Amino acid sequence: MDKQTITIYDVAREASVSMATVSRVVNGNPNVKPATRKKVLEVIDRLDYRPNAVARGLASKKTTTVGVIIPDVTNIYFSSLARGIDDVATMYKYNIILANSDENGQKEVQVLNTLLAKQVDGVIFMGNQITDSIRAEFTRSKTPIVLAGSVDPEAQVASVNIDYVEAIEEATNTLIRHDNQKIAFVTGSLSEPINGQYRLKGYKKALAQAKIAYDPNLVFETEYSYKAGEAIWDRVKAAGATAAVIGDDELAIGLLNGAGDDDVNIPNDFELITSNDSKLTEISRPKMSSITQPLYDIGAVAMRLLTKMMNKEEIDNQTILLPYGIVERGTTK
Amino acid sequence: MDKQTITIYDVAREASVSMATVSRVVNGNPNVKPATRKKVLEVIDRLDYRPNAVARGLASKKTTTVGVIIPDVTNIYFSSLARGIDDVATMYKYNIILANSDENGQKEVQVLNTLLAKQVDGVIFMGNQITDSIRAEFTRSKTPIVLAGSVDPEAQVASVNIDYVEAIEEATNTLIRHDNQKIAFVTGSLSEPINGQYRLKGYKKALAQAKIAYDPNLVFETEYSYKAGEAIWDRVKAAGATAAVIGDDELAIGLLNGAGDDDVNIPNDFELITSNDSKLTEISRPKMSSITQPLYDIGAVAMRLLTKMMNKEEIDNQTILLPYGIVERGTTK
DNA sequence: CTGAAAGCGCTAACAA
DNA sequence: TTGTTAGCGCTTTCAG
Repeated sequence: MDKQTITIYDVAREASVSMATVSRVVNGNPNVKPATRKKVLEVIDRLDYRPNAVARGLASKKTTTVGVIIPDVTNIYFSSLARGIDDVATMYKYNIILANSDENGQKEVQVLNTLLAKQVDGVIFMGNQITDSIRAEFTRSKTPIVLAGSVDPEAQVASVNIDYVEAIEEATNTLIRHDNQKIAFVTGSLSEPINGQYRLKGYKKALAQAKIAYDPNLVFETEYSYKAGEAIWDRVKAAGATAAVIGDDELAIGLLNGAGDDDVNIPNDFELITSNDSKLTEISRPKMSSITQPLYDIGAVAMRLLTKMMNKEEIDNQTILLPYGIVERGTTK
Repeated sequence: MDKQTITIYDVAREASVSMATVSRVVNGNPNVKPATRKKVLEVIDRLDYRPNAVARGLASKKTTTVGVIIPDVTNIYFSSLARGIDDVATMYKYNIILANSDENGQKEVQVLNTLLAKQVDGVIFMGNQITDSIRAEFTRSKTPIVLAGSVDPEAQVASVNIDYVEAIEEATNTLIRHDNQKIAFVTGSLSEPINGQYRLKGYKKALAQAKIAYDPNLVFETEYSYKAGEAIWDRVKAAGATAAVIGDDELAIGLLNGAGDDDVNIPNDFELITSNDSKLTEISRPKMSSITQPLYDIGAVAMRLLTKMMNKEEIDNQTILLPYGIVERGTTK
């Protein structure tokens, strides 16, 4: 009934060697005489033997799999990171256990624990909020963890990001240079550090430098979704803003279309600049001006960093900032 | 040095019971006296014991993880399916090992093999082409496999889909009803059964029924990408088409914008209808008319079916077709 | 260069 | 209701 698995033991018998030797050739241990290796390989091939990774994991205490916690695969920002993660994971022979968390603190803790129970060798965490409970799990666990595209204000855990303060500052500056005085800042919850601490700071810095008074009424907190963007247009308009810096591409395109459907001329009457430069920015009409950031690379570098940590290599810098830029496309003058 | 793991053995000792008993309470086996259970639970809590899933997997020959092979997480069609898969997987206490295949036959085989080596309890495969080599692996393996949003013309392996023939036929009919005579059919490679066999058949059926001659020059094969859509507009226009049925949303929006940027009035001068009803269809301006299909549910149902197979339950129908529809939004008259 | 043997942490008969 | 005892398939000393 059971799929009669053929084991290392079968191979050993057939090849008239010990299982230790078979193990050695399977693992590329050089201490095997070429002739022996050849013989074993031949039997492995003939028997179609496939090593059982679970047994291997138990014996070696390494599973060559890493856990990836993602708010939502369906969000292009995160899936772009995930792609980078998976590609370098594959490159280093790791597999990925992917788990959606919905940015839900409780689910994050739960998911992290099942990943640790599965003995993943490392974890990549994406999420805008490092809650106390998830932080507690992080510190308790000895498993290496890296944040990708997610900041930890305490800088306790390793992370790969861009400089959100500077990036938003520069984006805001662009809008100021275009003679906008009332610039809306629309993004997710300010209780998320990336918004409330980093982006907001950049926004304020730019205003201050231009001697524009900061007006809380121009700050909008909402969800990262297309619908939310469409919905919030009326309020942004009512606030008298002539431009907006937005923290998420779907949100930004929602706002763009909200304005467009309201017969506002973009960019002449209203300018927008978004944050993530995902492929959506090229899809909208007009195309979205944006902060550019290497999404794929953020994921890739995070995974690379994690491989080093799993390898117990010395890490010179736990917090990696990748370069960003600004592209002006159709939503800015 | 090693994170001194605390094992079932430690718990047994501390609670003065046998490891078998601990195992029982951990696994919710009812044959444990309440008092004993309580005592064990207390120790588990005090010692912060976490069962090792790898050891459990080796002993029980079940890993409670399933492999998911996806062409590209970054593609909204597939990530929508993946979301459905992950949600019901979580519901049934399974984890997902996610692997990108790039629709590359060789990589698919490779990835499938490493998933099987990791002893996944089942596999969900997404991909438009069941190559002979991947089919060979499918048949060789005793592990249950379900296709999600991907057809197997041989109907050998279980799958969850919509009826692509009928759906495209109906989409084409819609365009015919709007008085279009020259309707382009633009999609991915015709060597993929979903295109060359199913969708093309639906397209031809609709034409035949309307007594419109089939013209191969109106059939366009390209990549599933935004860029490809933009690029192919000139050829579609040159062919004299007044409308198009498109097999992928990104591709469709590329075509839409290609036409729009060429000052073609949509939908008055050119109509489009796409296939997947992903959230992109609401983002474009005008919004895309589309075949509707329950992407999330396709993934969810596929995973549900897989749980039944892993459970060795009797399956009445290996091939599940979910309902589809047609929504006319802004790209059709 | 190769083999013997002791686990890795847990499940699952089988007894008691 | 509980304990004993074999393994699951492989890695890894330790000898030789």
